[in-house]
Amino acid sequence: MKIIFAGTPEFAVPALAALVAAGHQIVMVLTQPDRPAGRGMKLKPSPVKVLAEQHGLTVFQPESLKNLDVQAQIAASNAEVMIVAAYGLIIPTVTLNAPRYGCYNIHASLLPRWRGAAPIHRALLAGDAETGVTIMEVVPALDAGAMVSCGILPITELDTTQTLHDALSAIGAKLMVAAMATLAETGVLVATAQDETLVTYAHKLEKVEAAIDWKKSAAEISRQVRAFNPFPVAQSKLKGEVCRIWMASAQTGQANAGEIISVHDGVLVGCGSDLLHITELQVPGGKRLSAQAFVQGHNLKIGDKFSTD
RNA sequence: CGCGGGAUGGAGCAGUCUGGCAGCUCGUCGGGCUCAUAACCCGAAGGUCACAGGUUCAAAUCCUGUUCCCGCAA
Repeated sequence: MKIIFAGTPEFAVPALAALVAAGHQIVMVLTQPDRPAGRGMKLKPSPVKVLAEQHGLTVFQPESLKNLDVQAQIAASNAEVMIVAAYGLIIPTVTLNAPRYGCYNIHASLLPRWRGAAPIHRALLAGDAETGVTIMEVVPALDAGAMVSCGILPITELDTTQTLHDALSAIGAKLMVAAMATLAETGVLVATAQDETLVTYAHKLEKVEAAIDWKKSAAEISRQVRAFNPFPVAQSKLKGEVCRIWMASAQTGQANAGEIISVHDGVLVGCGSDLLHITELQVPGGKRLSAQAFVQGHNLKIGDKFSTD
């Protein structure tokens, strides 16, 4: 199949790699322009661009697809189908309709639940028992297209956005390759419409949501910590310093909200209900540390407190 | 040149401001104690203080340059 692949972040990388490995002809890779990023604000290529260049694929990085010249260039690639995975730019209807077989998207949730920008984070935060990946048709309305296939992934107490992201990304790649195989063979992909009554939206994470409110339950805080790992990372104040909390679980017990009651095996902190067992944390300038190493170096004692500020 | 913190036995840190014996909490190894333990006691090994140059009687500490790590911001 002659494919246009549109994707930007790490999530899209396995899909592109799998499509290349499956022998498809990737006639164009659309990805967002290099952005200033990281320390020093140096221009940085997207992960998809890096992979595309390794395979010698044609990379196209328009700021927007509204421009008619841009649309013409994409149409000129003469692709049979377009695949979108976390591209991040609005694709105009004319471009969606250009390829003969249309346009398909990999979305990291079990649609119609969690349409939108941060489906993995929101599923984890909400305490969903499972999440997944949906392959669907791309339509002008946000993540509203009919569904071709999906893969389910249970969410465990140890999962973080990182672990779910990696697993979902791999599942998505597999499903998309399978879908393309079916399309190449039969010329059609059967799709079922989404049930509009079950729709929920996963709005983008705000940095302010990273602050821990110790009056919440330990289970909630644990989900927050894991949902915000690896980005933007849940945080609280400890001895006047910002402290990022990378990994934590809920444990039964009771103590004053924010107060440390044990530093023996991990750090136990009181919450609105039950206790938060912190196993990995970090202060500015330092690396992520196991709770044990952190306690030794920072002289953390029973009675020290995290503050919500 | 976006702003800032850091590099010190295997781990995490103090010491740097004000130059003067290489320290702390752990871990490791050996011994002891205990029905037992994440316990306790005694002892030991383990360092080119990131790298290079400079100042000095003397540098982990002051000066200059380099490399690497991290937080903010995007």
